[in-house]
Amino acid sequence: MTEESTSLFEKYTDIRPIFKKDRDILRPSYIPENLPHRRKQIESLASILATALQGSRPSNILIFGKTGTGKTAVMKYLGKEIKAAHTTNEGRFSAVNFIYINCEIVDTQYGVLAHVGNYFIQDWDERIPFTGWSTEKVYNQLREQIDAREEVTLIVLDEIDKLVYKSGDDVLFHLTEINADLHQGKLSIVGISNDLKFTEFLDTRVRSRLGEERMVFPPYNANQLQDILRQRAELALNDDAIDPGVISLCAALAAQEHGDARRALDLLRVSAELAERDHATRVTEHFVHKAVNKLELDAVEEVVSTLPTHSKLVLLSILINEREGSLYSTTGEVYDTYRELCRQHGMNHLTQRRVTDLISELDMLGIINARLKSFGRGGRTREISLAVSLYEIADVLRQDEQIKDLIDSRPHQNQTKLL
DNA sequence: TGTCCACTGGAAGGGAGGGCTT
DNA sequence: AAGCCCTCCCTTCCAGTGGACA
Repeated sequence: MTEESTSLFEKYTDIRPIFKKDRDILRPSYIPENLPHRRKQIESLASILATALQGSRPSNILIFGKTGTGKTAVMKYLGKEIKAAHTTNEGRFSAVNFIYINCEIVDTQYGVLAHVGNYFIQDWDERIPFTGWSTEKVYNQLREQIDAREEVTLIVLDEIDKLVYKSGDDVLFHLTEINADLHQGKLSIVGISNDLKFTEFLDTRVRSRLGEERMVFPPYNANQLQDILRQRAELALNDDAIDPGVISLCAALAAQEHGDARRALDLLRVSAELAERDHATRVTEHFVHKAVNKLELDAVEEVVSTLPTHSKLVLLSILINEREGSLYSTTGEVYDTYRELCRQHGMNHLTQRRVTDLISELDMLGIINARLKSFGRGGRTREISLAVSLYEIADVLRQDEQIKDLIDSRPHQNQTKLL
């Protein structure tokens, strides 16, 4: 061995890694053995759900709370515990079927019913197809499956408001009524939402049945967030790998945003990843500040890059109008630019009605600000401006080959280096 | 006070695409 | 193969609207 090769390896082996093995522990989706500052919520939910282990139907529950207040984590934790209680005490407790559905992903009547039905069907050939059956047939299949065993089935509908806004409350009506048709099986529903108002859109019968029990998860304060971060950091990071101020900074930043534990964990994880990438030996506050920017950028990039082509063109239109000096554009102006872009690109353009919807979607995604404003005789329209830096959006749009050509070849008078 | 503008946003429905059933 | 269902994306139609202006 030469002196050179020894020092070459030393350079790498001497670095004390920041992460222990499993970095997923710092992800919000990881469910730890115990959830700090949620004991009260866990106890009261457990007292309601424990009924299921005795074979009776627990009340339906609605859980409210802002993002990152632990609603999902607590329900998943309880699901794990309730299954464990049955397995370790077989004979004493009845089995409970625990089905978790994220309604942001599964957001149609059919989808929810098929998902629940398929929980019970092991044989791939007999599964309910993701399309093709009538909703009634799926419902009947599901009812048979639930009634085939003398067990309680718990369905957790996370982000239930998304389901209601998108597909109405028919599926909730059927699911909350199903017990009347069951002979031995029983069904309870737990709805999770960060939107207190969604129940206003429910049929009164559904509202009262669904909200037999209600619970609100309060936001975490900065101290509580620190406890959460400390617990995870101990599991995921090596001792001495973080500066003392890092955890309190992550917690303080997340506490500013309504006490969002998800945000706090993301900040800590990304800070550690950035430090690791920099071959630093410790995570310092410097990396936390970098993480704030990175998280913002990543969020924009993820949203913009996955937009469909026409939405990207609408966004590009807004961007072009803004680049050309207007502080904001109206729907009509955006539509004109958009049509021009479609023409240049040899594409068919959508109707203004459709573009109105695309603009609303971009607004909801937080990429643009669209404020309804009346100009008196000038009419009533949206005042539209970018919510994110023009440069950032242009960079992401450039990654799309089709759009890139449009940006680069656009024969506009003021074509500048801005894009 | 009524008019009028430039839309907004709800409703209905078409059609393509996925898949099942007979 | 024909008939059906469901979802998604879109168009067409149209009543409704906030507020400047005559």
